Amino acid sequence: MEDEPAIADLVRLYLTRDGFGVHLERDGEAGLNAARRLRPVACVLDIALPGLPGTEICRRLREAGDWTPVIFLTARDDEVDRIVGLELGADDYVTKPFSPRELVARVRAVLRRSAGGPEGADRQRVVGPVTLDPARRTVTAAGSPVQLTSTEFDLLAHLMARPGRVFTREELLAGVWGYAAHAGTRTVDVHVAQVRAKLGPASVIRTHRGVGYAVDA
Amino acid sequence: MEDEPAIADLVRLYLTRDGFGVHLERDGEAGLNAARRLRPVACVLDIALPGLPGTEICRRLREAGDWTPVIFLTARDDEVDRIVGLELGADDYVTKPFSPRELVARVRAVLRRSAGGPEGADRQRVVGPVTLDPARRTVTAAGSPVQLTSTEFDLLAHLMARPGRVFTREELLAGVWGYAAHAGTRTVDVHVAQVRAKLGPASVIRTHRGVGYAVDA
DNA sequence: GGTGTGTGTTCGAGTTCGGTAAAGCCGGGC
DNA sequence: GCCCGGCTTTACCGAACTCGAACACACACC
Repeated sequence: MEDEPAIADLVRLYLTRDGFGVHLERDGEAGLNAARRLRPVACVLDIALPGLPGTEICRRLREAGDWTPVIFLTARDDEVDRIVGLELGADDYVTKPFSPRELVARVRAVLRRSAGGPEGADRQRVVGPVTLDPARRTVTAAGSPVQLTSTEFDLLAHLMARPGRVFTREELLAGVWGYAAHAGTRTVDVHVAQVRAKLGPASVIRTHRGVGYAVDA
Repeated sequence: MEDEPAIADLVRLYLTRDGFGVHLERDGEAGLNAARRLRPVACVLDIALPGLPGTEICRRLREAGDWTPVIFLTARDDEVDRIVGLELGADDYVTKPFSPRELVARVRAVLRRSAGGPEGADRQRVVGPVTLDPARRTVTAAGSPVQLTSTEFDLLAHLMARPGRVFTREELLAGVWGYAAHAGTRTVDVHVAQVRAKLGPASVIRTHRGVGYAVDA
């Protein structure tokens, strides 16, 4: 649940990309009803929502014996103490501005915890001669290891998460850099070039003129 | 055992939901008696309790040869409580504010551990020239023994539990220190430096700039 | 071939990040 | 009490990285 459309869309995009089904509500009351009706595996709630504040939604769910994991989005650090656990029974929180990646990671962590299971294996991704391991943050091209910087790695990981899918520069900026990024879109080009150079002849990133970038499916 | 009703109820609800039978006491003396009478599989103790502090309950149980797993609830940032608790033979602790789910996870983990569970936690770990023995809490580098402090050992053990896997500072703070906090401190860096210095040229800890640390796979 | 839009590449200033030394803090032992 | 060892915090500096401007190049359309 989230009232700012831009953020909401981004969050949805990310969670969807990671295999979660996402239902979105912009209003507190509607959100509470949806949570009750749909019985989701987890809720992501903005603290400030029109209609009914997120905290209140959480409280009511708990009151009704609903222990669906809840993750809060909050703009302020000082709200945090109140949120987690004690009064409300929330499971985690993320402060704005946040990277969508971080949110996804926390959703996963919360689900893992509530499932009590061992760590879910971040799966290795392979495209042509290039392999990428998210947990180890390693990349190999044609068998040899490749040293990428943090941003370069995230960029490649993002592209390789959905081989064949074309990402616009804006999407990449939002996804890799975070929605609060102030970088210009040409920054993406520069980093793509850098990754290509490091991958050498094995480069799998293809330009879609006038649109963006993708890795070969 | 917990004196604040709101927190106590929350904890009970969560544990119950996860299939644990829960007996609740609000007072230290009563708690100690209950623990002796009921012989629970585990105790969750608030440090601050009316009547008898949680630390004292733990101490007395241990004194009487009772090694029931104990998990402490401590006030935030209260380093004193943490140390005392662990020295008294506690098995784990959770700092307020905590996520109820986290508490449940820790209870499960403690039980798993005390059951001598399937965790390969006690197996010796070898990475390059470095070996680490969790049971003996010893480390050798290139054949010679290395003296590590308790924190340093835990840190290295944590990293070596999954060679190659990159841990963020936040993950390490949570896993090694038990802080549920969202980082913002250099503590991890300093300890990493310390471990590196002691391991000498055999140092296997690699920095992943902008991410965290890992040991070479 | 000319032109214009979009992309590749280079490069340096500015910033961020991590290593390190040193000081503060706290508890335990003497 | 005092000192001592270990943990945490702070401050500084060098190294690594980022980002955007500037220019070169490629492609598409005329």
